[in-house]
Amino acid sequence: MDKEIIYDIRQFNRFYTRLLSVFNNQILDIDYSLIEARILFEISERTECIANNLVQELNIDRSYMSRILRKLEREELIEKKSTIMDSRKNFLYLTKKGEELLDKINIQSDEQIKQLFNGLTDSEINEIRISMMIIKEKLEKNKVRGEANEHNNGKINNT
Amino acid sequence: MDKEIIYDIRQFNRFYTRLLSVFNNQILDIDYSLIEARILFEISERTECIANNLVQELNIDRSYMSRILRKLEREELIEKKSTIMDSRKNFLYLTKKGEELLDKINIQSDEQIKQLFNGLTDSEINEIRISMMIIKEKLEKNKVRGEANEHNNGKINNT
DNA sequence: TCCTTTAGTTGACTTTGTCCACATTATATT
DNA sequence: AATATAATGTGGACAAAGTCAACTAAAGGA
Repeated sequence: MDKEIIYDIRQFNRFYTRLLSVFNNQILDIDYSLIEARILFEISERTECIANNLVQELNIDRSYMSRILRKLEREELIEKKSTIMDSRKNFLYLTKKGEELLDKINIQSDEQIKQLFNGLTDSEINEIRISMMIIKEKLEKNKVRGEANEHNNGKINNT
Repeated sequence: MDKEIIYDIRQFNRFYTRLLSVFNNQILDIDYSLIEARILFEISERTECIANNLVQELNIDRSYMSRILRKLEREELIEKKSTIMDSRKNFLYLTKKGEELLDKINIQSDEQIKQLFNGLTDSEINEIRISMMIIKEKLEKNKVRGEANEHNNGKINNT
């Protein structure tokens, strides 16, 4: 693989790391961290979501997740409901309050995107969008292939 | 701006956040954190680099930066040299040891990229690269325009 | 049955990051 | 020049984020 291509990709990664860090620090508007917001989001997107799903999706430690979920439960943003089939697992649900918070976060996040793109023409915006979809599709396809080949049991270190 | 476009962009952001987090956690191979690696990188890229440049580029707290730089100095990865014109500032340089470490980090980072793209065809890789460059160019151009218009003194919260 | 795996929790700890007050020097204002 | 204001960096005290290892308990096999 060409040195120059690697250079460009790493440059993009630095650029996007910075952009995301600015975005993420803004979530502080509300009294919850990015990771908490993300957990609420994932719970709302999934059916029969369990803690371990989140551990894998978000790539964070089990014990840490356990604590965050406990906090969210204490603050009545989520509820744990024990399952019948497997009593180790708890299904996670947003409470009314949790949903309301997530709505608020979503509105803010949409607003961030609008600000970021503010000033660009529709066709520029669409170019960016298409570019993002290309990156995501290609890399995801590749990841899936990689996992199928290498048979790495749950280790995510070689994405 | 269209709901659907915003959706796609946020989806990309989640996807890329995850990817970068996996990448960044791998830097732990070496005994230095991502931010330290990034600081070494920035110092090597710049001429007459001062702490405050890094504070702004990396968007982190002044006091935190001060401590990191002190640590890097203690470990003899960087040197501070006082400037003549402005005795508040210190120019930062990598030591031999710092350069060697950065070389090692660079090799590892290149390797990460190669792994990530491993299995894709040359034309796919190039599509991704072009996509990245489009995103970066458009968003950077926009940011510069925004700053010129809004005259926000150093606040980075509206990237 | 016994062994292994999976899910989650807890304690103890480290690392990372933030806030505020401060010292020093430079720059702008009058 | 004198004074105010801004920029650069440091240190203390603290809070938040994240890690590691040991553990319980249930599930899923051989």
